[in-house]
Formats: sequence, C-alpha cells, structure tokens
Amino acid sequence: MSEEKSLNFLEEIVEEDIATGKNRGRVLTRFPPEPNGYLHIGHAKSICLNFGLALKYGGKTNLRFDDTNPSKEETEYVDSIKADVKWLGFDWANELYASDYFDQLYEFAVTLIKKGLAYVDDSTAEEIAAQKGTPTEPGTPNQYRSRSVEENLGLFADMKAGKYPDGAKVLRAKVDLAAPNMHLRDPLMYRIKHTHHHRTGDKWCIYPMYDFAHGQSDAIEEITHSICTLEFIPHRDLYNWFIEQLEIFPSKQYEFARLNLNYTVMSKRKLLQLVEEKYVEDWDDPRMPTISGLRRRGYTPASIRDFCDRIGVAKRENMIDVSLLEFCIREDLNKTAWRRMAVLDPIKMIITNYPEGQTETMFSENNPEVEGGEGGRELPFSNELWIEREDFMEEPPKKFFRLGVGLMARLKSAYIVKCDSFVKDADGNVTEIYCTHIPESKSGNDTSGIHVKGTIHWISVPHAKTAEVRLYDRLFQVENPSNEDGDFKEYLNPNSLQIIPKAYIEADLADAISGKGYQFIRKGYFTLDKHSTAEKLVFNRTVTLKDGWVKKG
RNA sequence: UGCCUGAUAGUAUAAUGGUAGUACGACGGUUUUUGGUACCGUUUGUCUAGGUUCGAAUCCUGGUCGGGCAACCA
Repeated sequence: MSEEKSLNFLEEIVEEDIATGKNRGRVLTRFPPEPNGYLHIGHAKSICLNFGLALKYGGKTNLRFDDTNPSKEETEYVDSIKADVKWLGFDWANELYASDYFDQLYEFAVTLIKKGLAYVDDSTAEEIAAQKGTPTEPGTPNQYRSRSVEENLGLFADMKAGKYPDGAKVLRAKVDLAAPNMHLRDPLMYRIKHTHHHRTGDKWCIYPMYDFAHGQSDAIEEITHSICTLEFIPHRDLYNWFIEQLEIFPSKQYEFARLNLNYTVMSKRKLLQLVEEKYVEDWDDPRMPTISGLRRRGYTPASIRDFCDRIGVAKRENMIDVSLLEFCIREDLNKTAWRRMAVLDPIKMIITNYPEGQTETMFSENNPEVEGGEGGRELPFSNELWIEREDFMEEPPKKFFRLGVGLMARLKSAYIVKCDSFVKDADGNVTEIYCTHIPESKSGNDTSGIHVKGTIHWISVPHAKTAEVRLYDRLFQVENPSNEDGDFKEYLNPNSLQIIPKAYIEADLADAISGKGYQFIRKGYFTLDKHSTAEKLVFNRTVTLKDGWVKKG
C-alpha cells in the first residue's frame, strides 16, 4: 500500500541477499517449534515473520518440528501447532520433523568423529560442567578428550545400540575448551535417553541436542534465512562451526527480540504450570496468551496478524502494551461484528403510558459501519424492558446522559423515554424504574423534536432469552509477573474471570454462529464459547468497547 | 568482574551524516440513535561525557544502564 513503508532489519538482509544474488535469489524460511506445548502470541510474531518474509519475497516456509527431546514432546502438541498456524492463515511448503533426520544426523556425527572433531565422554553432567570452567577461566580437558577415532566410533555405535544407561556417556564436539564463548567449550552433541519418541518410537536411545540438530536440519532443507530469538546469539558461532566442519549447505542464522506482553506470562513452562495446577481451564482458556486461548476469546486471525505487523521487529528487548492487541481486535471487529443488544446487569423499566400486553416490532441494522447496514433484525418492544442497572442513577451527576428521575434518554432503535420515579426494596436497592415514552419519538420516524444525548440498550422482558456471559480481565495484576519477587502465580488477578449466569439477550442470538464476533451494543465484543449449547448459551467477552466516559463524583 | 547484545516520547517502531516522523496510549474538540466508530487537534523523546564534521539519533572513544551466556532443554 504505502511504498514508503520502511523495511525492518530482516527485510533489509533479505533484500541485500537478493540484490547480491545470494542463493540465486531464493528465500526459504522455517518455523521450528518444539512440540512441547501450545503456541502463544509470541510464536505468532515468529510465524508472521517467517511466513511473511517468504511471502513478501516470493519464497516458501517449512513447518519443522524440533522434536529432539522425547521426554517433553507429544503428538497432541504437534496437532495443536498445525491447527494454530493454519488458523492464523499460513500455508507451509513442507511439514517436517527434526526426527526425520535422525539417521542423517547420526552419519554427520560419525563424520565428525572420523575427522577427530568429536569424542565420547564418560563424565557425569556435574564433572562436565566443572571442566567447562567459568566465563573468566578456561576449561580443562579430561582423559576422554584424547580417545582415538576408532575407540570413539565403537563407543558411539554402542551408545546407539543401547549398551549404556541414561547419562553414562555423551558425544561431544571437540572445539575449544578455552573459548570465551561458553557454547564452544566442547558442547554436547548426543545424550543417551531410553525414552519413547512420539514419532520414532523406540528406534533410538540416543538423541541429538538442539545445537547438533537445528543448524543441520536447516542445512538439509537448504534454509536460506534461519530466524530465531536473541537468546540464540551465543549459539551462532557453534551453528556455523558445525556447518563448516560438515561442509553442508550454509544456512545463516539471524536473531530478533522476542515479544513480551504485559500482564501475562509467555514461557511455555509457566503456561504449562497454569494449566496443570488448574489456575486456568486449559491451554485454550480465554485468558491465556495462547493462540488457541485468543481464538476462543474471540480474536480473529486478521487481528493477530495486524498486531504482529504493528509491533515491528528489532533487536532490543521490548514489552508491548496489551492495549495495542486490544486496539487491533476492536479495529477488526468494529468493521465486521453484527450489533446485538444484551443486558448484563438487569433492572426492570416499566413504561407506564404504553399499553400492557401490547407488542410492537422495531428494526435495527446489523452493522452501521457497512453501507446498508448488512441487513438487520426485528426487535420486539413492550411496556416492560430490561435495561442496564448502571444506566440509571438515583442521584445523577451533571453530564450523566442516561436515566435518573426527570432525565430523558433514547431506547436504541425505539422511543425516547423520560424517567418519572423508581422503587427500592428493603435493602435500599433500586428494583424498578418507571418511565413514560414519547410516542412521536419512534426511531426512524421521530417528529418529537426532542434531542437527547444518551441512547441506552434494552431487551423486552417477555421476549428476552438468557445466556451465561463470561467477562475476562487481565490474567495478572502486575505488568511483568516474571520479574516480581517470589512465585509468579502470587500475582494472578483473582478477578480475571467474572461469570454472569443470567444475562438477557435478543432472541436472535440463540442462532449465533460459532467463531463469529458480535458487538453487544455499548458493552463490548462477544463470541460464543466452545462449550455453548442450545440449552445453555455461553458467550465470552473478547474485549470491552473503548470507554470514553470518565465518571466523576 | 570474561564474552555476546542492545539503548529514540508512557509503549513500540522509523529516520542508513542533512527538517526527529508514525502507530498505540493519554488529553481536548467536532460528528453521532453505541459516552463506540469517524474526523481534527494537543502532549511527551535521541542514556551520558567527550571527539570527528559545515552538519551527528546515526561515525569514533570512555562511562552508565538493560538483556543473554557456564541445561545430558529448545
């Protein structure tokens, strides 16, 4: 659209590569999740980046599961990840698995052993850690480092054959025990794990480490731009070292700053904890920052893509305000959501000059943002209406444009009413308010000449249907729960879910379409929950409307 | 007290030696049968100290502050 829009640093790199003829202009990226949890909004940023870059420059993107640690990975996660990427609107060129390359990776390891660049080490994890030294002191070699090629070959074959228990031996790269970059101090390539793998079953009992799988997988697929997050910067030297020694396709790694969103947590470990310890219903709880949670909450793929586009890409740590995410979904839904009325906290209004038992049909358009309103629906009107409790005040302040004794307001798509009186119960709670309507003020046919500033929503009492409505607030009460003292769960917002068991809704909403957003006029955007049934409708509030009204005493 | 990174309004992001701009937020106004939307306006910024230059957010040097790195996790 705007040819002026500046490039982010990754686009600059790609354009530079294309301009210099690198890879003959070919662009192939990959999205490489580990199937050990559900995807979250942070992954969405990576997905939009990888797929978006390829799309923009005529390339392709592989979906590759980084499944090298069988003790944490499950097929359930694979399935959810595929569903989420698809839902976001992206198509991958190939569905691949690091585990597809286990044979090839094994051969790569043998190659390095033969070159004298890898050795089998019998040390314990603790010994190896100690021998690596510290950032300021070099590591010290042990006796295993000088094993012969033949011995290493035999030992590694035995490791693969299952002759040793977990932890007995590892295969290490022989790089540089004095390297200032700790990742180069003879990093582990393979460890023994007698664990069932979700795809390769029990075929393997040795599994490659990330550093000996990721770059090699990239090279096998001939990935041109391997994009990952900042914490992998120290791995880059090792990534390049393996590629160089193995003389395989030189994929290049580039790093960007991961997304941080305030008032939530973004690590899979913490999200898993919230699920397992039942602080939330499941991975797709509408309060979760997961893709599936956002979907159930009512976020659209377009709104998430727009969000990822707006936050930009750079290399500095960042903390994005959730208000931007909310802006994106409001912007989308405002254009697409059909308007409906729903009263969440009801109080009864009786129109004293409207005939009891009479019903009149009003009309209201579906979407005022669209030319023609996208059609509309009929609204039954009667002398008894449910209105929102907060739309009446016993002692209304100045500039209160709703109801109070003596005040007038319009009933959306119906008449202007004037409030005359109200009654309270023994506890002092207002129970009913009495109004008179202005017959000449009927919507679309108003000859009353009366102008009111406020318009309120309503539901005819005898025609009302009911639904359970769930209102969500931020999951945590502090901006960055992970940065606070103590357990992050201490900072959960106890009021993140408010259930309204019985809200009054338009009858029409009984036919609400799953996955579609509705605007409950003046209350926000809502969508059907996955547990909603014909007998018991359940709506989730996606987001409130922006509230420009500042209450003052 | 090692190595690697980074630092531009409240939050993000642009300006690639030549007018510090955009978005979100906040605030104010106009329109409105949603206190929504739309439209208009206001506000706030180059971490610091030097240097190079006609000219520095940008280049150089020192400092300060943030993040990462010593998992048989990815």
